[in-house]
Amino acid sequence: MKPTVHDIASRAGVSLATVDRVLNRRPGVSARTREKVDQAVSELGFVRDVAAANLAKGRVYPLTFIIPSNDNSFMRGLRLALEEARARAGVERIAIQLVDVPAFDAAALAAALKDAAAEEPAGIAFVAVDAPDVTEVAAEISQSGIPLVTLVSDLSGAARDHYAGIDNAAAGRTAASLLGRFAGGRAGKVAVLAGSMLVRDHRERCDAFAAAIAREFSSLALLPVLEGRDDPDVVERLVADLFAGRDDIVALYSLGAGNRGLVRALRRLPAGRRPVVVAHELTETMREALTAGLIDAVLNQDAGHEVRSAIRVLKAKADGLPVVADQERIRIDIFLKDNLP
Amino acid sequence: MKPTVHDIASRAGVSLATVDRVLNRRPGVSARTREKVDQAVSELGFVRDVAAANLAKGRVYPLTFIIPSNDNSFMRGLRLALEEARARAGVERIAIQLVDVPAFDAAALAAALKDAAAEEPAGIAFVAVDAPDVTEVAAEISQSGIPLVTLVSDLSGAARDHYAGIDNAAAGRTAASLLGRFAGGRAGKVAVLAGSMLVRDHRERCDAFAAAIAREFSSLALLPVLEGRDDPDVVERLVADLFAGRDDIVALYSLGAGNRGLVRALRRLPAGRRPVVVAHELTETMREALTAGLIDAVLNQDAGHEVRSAIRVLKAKADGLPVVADQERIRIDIFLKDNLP
DNA sequence: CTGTTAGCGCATTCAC
DNA sequence: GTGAATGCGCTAACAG
Repeated sequence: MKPTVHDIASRAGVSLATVDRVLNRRPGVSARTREKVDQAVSELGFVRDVAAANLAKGRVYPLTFIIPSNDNSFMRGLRLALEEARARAGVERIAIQLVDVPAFDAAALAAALKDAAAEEPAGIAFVAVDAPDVTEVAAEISQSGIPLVTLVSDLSGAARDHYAGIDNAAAGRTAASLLGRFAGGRAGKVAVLAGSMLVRDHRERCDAFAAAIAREFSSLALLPVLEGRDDPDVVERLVADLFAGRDDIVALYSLGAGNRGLVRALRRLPAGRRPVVVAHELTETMREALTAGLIDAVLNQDAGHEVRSAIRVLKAKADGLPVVADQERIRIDIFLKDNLP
Repeated sequence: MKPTVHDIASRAGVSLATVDRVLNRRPGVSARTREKVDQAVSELGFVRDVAAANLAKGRVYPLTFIIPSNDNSFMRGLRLALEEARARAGVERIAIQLVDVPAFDAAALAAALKDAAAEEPAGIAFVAVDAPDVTEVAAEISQSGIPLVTLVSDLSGAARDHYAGIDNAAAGRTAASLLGRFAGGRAGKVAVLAGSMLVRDHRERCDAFAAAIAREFSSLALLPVLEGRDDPDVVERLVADLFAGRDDIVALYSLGAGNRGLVRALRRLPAGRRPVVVAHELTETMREALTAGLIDAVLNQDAGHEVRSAIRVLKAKADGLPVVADQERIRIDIFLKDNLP
C-alpha cells in the first residue's frame, strides 16, 4: 500500500499536524523533529496525494487572463480555449477572470496589468506587447509575488515567470525552409507580411525568417516587410497593391493574422502568378485555402495547449512548485493539405 | 458555491446514501425517489467531484500494456513513456503491467492477449499485428467486457474500443507532399523502405504515399517496397545494395524504424548522389541526421502522448464514460532541421 | 513547539 | 427501500 501521512506520523513518532507542517514547509517545527519527519518521508517513499490535499484545502486559484480585443480567428480561438478552461474551472479549482485590452497598445496593457494585480489574483497571464512601460509594470507585479505568465507573445527581460507560446524564431526558420524548398530553386522576390513589429512574436519570426532565407536561399530576395495590423481588410489591400505593382514575387510569408484578406487577394491573382505561400494559424479560412491549393503550408500554435499550459504553470508557481519545462513546451504544428485534422 | 451531494440530499429530501445510489445507478431506489434526486441534480447543476469520489473509492485500475520486444529507438521511447506513466501511477490510481512479445509475431501476440485477459485487468493496450488470429482473440476479449486499445498500429475490424496512434494514411500523404516538393520537379525513382507489410501502420503509410506520389508527382516513379524489419543492419544492407545497383534514385521514404542503418548507408553515398529523404520518428539518430542534412524531414508520433491517451481512454472505458475523440487525436509532428525541440 | 479534532466531497458498510 | 455512521488522505483551526 502507498504510505500516507499516518504512516509518516507513526514512523517519525509525531502527530499528523507536525507531519503536515513539515510537508508544507510551515514554520513552528524544531529542526530535530523536521529531520525525523523528512527521514520517514524518504524512507517510506511518501508522495502526497494532491487530490486529497486539494479536497481538504478547498482552495481555489483566482487567475486573470488579459487578452487583446483583436477580432481575428486566432484570438477567437484563444477566447474559446479560455471558455473551455472555465468549464473545467470547478474540477481544477480555478476561477478565471478575462480582461480585454486594445490590441498592440502598450499603455492600455500596462494599465490593465496594474488593475489586475490590484485584485491580488493567484496569477496573471497576458499576451505581451513588448514595450518598456509593460516591462516596468510586469517587474513590479512580479516583485509583489504574483506569478506572471506571458501568453503567445513574450516580453523582453526577465520580468515574467514563464512564457507559454511557441519558439517564434524556430517558426520563422521553418517557414523559410518550407518556402525556399517549395519554391524549388526559382529566383525572385519574397514578400513578408506581418501584423505589427511591436509584438515580439512577429519580430522574432520575421528576423529568423529573413536570416534563414539569406543564408540558405541565395536566389530569393526579401521585399520590405508589410504591416497589416492583423486586420483582414488592411492585409487584403496591402497584398493587392503589392502584386499590382510588380510581377517578380515567387513567394510570400504571412507571419501574422488577418489571413482572410490574404486569401481574398490571392484568389484574384491569375493562377500563373500565385506565389508559394506559408502562413500562420490553422483557422477555417486557412484550412480551406490549403485544400484549395492557395496556401502551401500553415504553421500553427494550439491555443488550447497554450491556455492549459499557462494555467498549470500559474498554479504551480502559486504553490511554489517547480515546472517541468519539457512538458510545457508548446509545439509548432505544421499543416499541409495532406495532414489536416 | 458548487453544489455537493449534501445539497442534493436536502433538496430532494433524502439521505446521502440514496443520492449516491441514484448517482451511481445502483439498484434499490424507487422510481419516485430516483426522479426527485435526478431533478435536484439538474436544478442545482450538480457535477460530482471525481477526485473526491476516487479518494473515497480507493479504486486502482490494473492496466496491461503489451509491447513488441523490438529493439529500436521508437520502442525504447515507448517503454520510457510507460515507465514515466508508472511513476505517476499512484496519483492516477493505475497499476501498469508491461508484457513483452516478439515483434511482428501474430501467434505470440494472440497468446499474450489471452494471458493478459485471463488476469482480468481493467483494460489492455497493445501494439497490434493485423492478423486474423489476433483479431479473433481481440474480439473475444472485447466481448468479455475488458476495454481494449490498440497502440501505434491498429487492428482491422471493430475488435477494439479505441486506437491510440496517428492517422497513418495522412502521414503517408504528408511524406509524399514533402518529398515530392523538396525534389523540386526532378525526375527519377523513389525508393520506399518499410519494416513489415504485416503491420497496418506501415501498410497504410505505404499505400497512401504511393497513391499521392502517383497522383501529384508524375515525374517520380516508385521502386518496389523494401522490407527492413525495423532492423538497422538489415536496413543498411538493403539501402547499400539498392544504391549500388542504380543511379536514378532521387528520393527515399523510410516509413519504418531501424533508421540508424539508413543513416549509415546514406553517409557512405557521395554527396551528389544523396536523395531527398523523409523518415519517421525523431530519435537521436534522426535528429543528428536532420542537422547534418542527410535527412530532409522527419514525421514523428509522440510516444508519451500515445501512452497517456491510451491510459485515459482505458480508464474512461472501464468506468463506462465517453471519450472526447477530439482530445485523444494523436498528431503527426513534422520536424525539419529548423524546428527541432 | 506539538497534538487533537473536525471536516473537504463522496462511497460504502450495516442497520432499520 | 432508505438512512446513519464511518473513512479515504490531507489540511486547518484550536488547544495545550
